[in-house]
Amino acid sequence: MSKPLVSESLSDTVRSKMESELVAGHLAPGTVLDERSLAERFGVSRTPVREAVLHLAAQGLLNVIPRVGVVVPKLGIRELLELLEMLAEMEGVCASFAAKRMTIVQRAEFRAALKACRQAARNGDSKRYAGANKKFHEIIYAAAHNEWAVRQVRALRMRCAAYQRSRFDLAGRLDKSLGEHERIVAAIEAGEVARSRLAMQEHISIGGQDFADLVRGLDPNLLASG
Amino acid sequence: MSKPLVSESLSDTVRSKMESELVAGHLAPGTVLDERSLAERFGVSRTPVREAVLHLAAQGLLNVIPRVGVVVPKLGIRELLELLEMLAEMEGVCASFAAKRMTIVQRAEFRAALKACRQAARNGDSKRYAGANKKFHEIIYAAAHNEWAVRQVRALRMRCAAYQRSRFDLAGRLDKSLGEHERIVAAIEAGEVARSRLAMQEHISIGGQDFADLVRGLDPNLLASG
DNA sequence: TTATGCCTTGTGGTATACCAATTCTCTATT
DNA sequence: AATAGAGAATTGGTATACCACAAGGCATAA
Repeated sequence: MSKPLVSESLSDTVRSKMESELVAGHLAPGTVLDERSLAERFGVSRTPVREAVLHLAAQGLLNVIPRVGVVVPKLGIRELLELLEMLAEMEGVCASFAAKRMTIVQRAEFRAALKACRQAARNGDSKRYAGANKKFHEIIYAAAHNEWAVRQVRALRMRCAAYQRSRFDLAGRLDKSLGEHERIVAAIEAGEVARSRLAMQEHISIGGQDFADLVRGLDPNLLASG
Repeated sequence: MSKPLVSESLSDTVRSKMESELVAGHLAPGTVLDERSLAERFGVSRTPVREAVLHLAAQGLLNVIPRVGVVVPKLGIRELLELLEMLAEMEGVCASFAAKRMTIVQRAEFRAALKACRQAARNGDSKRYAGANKKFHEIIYAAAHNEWAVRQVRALRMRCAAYQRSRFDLAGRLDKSLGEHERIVAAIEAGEVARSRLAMQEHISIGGQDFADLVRGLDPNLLASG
């Protein structure tokens, strides 16, 4: 949990920088890099870069192809659907765990986060809502009290970050999201495991028209051609 | 799926060898290794060994500690519980996916696998049952049609392999497991998503007396002291 | 004009050498 | 005998050099 007092290794530094660029949207899917350029860019040798790349590749965030380079993998629509389906399930699992194990103090934080969501939604402030939303979900992760579940859901979020930025910019999304948050809070506070899971699952999952909107809003170049 | 025609890299070779040793039970939790010895043992230089170790560390199967060595991490009881809980959830997710998407031919294979389980259980052949059991679950993974879910559940199984070998050696386990399999097949073939998930979850999860038995049967040295 | 084969170029894969930091041990002192 | 301290030994971290191999440009022949 706590950051090591000794300076983290260069590999870790490079890895987190690349992670940031990945989720921020620079290094878009389809980009091909090479280790030497990366090494030069980060001011280190190839070794730490390679280790960072290998680590990210192990998580599926990068794809290293011999004699070609390291590429940011593109997802086909089918793969994207699978990923989002998985994410919804995992978030549902976390919510169900939270329903079983949320502490008193976490419950207070939870209510506060919900209140922040309400205010942001009332003002139509999508940027502020995004922040409150993140806080909301972070509390659920903490309340899940299961390190592996949380780690996995974070990895999944990173994995599909490039494909679902700015979900809150569409009209009506804020109020819809808020309503779902209210349902989630009710279920978790009642300790109803199954209902918590379902509410979260529906909150995260993208079905029907929503998915069509998502795909339409995507840069076609982000999708795999094959 | 298909093996690459070009010979796989030394890193991959070393990695799969170490994975095998990990799940087979050599390299027990608590063991500390060092990269140089491993390199010598596998007849390669430190680099491929290091890359293999890093990859495994990214999956949580190893823990590399600066100036100490790479250690096979021990799990505390709490962590072990979290891991098994997570595994049960993930298997449940896969089962629910399978209930939605199992194909006709997979359904036939599924029934055949169940039949094999029945025969092995009737003969009390725990070794044979273990094989049939593996086949049974593999079919569900395939029927889930979700690459990420399957990959994750495999990783979890590897992660806790050292702590739950020979679950079928206890008296009555075979029949109990078979009964659960029957329920799972019924649920999946009926396409009942929620029931499939629940049946699988209960099949995998270890509760109450079962967990006590598991812990009692463990080598205390496998558990983290701290 | 088109197709084919060679060759240059650049990639990741591997080996090795060196470094800094921690651990362990042995000794000297109390 | 116990303890503290210094130094030796060993660890992972990093840099660098070299290698095999495939992609792609380019010349040449049909």
